[in-house]
Amino acid sequence: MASPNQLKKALKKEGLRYTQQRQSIWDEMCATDEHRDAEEIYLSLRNEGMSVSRATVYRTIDVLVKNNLVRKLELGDGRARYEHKMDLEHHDHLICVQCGKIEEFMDETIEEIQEKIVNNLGFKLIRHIHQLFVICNNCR
Amino acid sequence: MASPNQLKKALKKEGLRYTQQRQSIWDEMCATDEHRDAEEIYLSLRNEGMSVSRATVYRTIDVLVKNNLVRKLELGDGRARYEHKMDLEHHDHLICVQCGKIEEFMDETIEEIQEKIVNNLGFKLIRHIHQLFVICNNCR
DNA sequence: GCTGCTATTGATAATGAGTCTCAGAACTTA
DNA sequence: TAAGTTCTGAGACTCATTATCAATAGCAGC
Ligand SMILES: [Mn+2]
Ligand SMILES: [Mn+2]
Ligand SMILES: [Zn+2]
Ligand SMILES: [Zn+2]
Repeated sequence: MASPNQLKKALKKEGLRYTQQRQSIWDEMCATDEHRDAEEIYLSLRNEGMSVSRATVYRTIDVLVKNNLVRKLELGDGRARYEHKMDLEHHDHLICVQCGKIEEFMDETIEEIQEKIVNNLGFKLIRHIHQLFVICNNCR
Repeated sequence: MASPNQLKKALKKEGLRYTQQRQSIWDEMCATDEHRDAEEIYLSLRNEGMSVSRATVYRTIDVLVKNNLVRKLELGDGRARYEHKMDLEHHDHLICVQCGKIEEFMDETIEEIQEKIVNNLGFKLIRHIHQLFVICNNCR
């Protein structure tokens, strides 16, 4: 069971109850560093014998995303992927267009330039998506 | 009628026929620099009295995207947006999370760093998505 | 310009990720 | 324990996009 504290805190902030389903979904999301979709998370939970529904998975993920415990990724294949944010460092993604493998990257200079671009326009940066679609070394 | 040449070339390359529908869809896409979805393009054509169906709009857009005449944008709202690539310069996008306004940006340094990151991993960069979600000056 | 072959079109059905509904279950507080 | 409230799960629903397939249009050869 991974960090009920963060979950409880988020639920309290939202005025929501702490439940077995919500804990198990949060646990499952923290169980790996993969980038899984809602269906994969749902099926993992069912395989472990948890009593949970698709609707509750989606609803709980929304809460987790809203409270910054989980990040939602849209990779353009029609299904949203999710990753936990336990290890707080920001990163962006490389995606192999052949095999689908996902790698992570982070570049301070890019992050700074982004801020500059936005500030120069008088805007405020809320979040960003930066995805590099590649052919990985295995697939070349 | 905007540049039947590029369209005809792409159709020939794909072994496809040149049709009124395909020309009018390409014309409509070149008519503005906005970032419109398939439904908006479809409705514009119908308003102009063109005989065209949603299915053909989607099918033709696919051909245009595949042949680099049009770029597909996924902004996370469930509808894909499209922009023509007549003016060949690459750019990325800023999107206001409040009013939806879309601005464009381009930074050589970021483009170079992207290439470096990918090359260092031994990968090959195919394309990238870089979107800055902001609150624009009108919405602050 | 006709003929015949084949690609294209459009109406409509199907798909599928995600959302909504609502009755029953599970908490909470008194 | 009882009343009031939130949660859950099954399944209906949404809506952008894709698939189907009979009718139509483009095209090559005559
Ligand atoms: Mn990641
Ligand atoms: Mn643009
Ligand atoms: Zn690969
Ligand atoms: Zn705005």
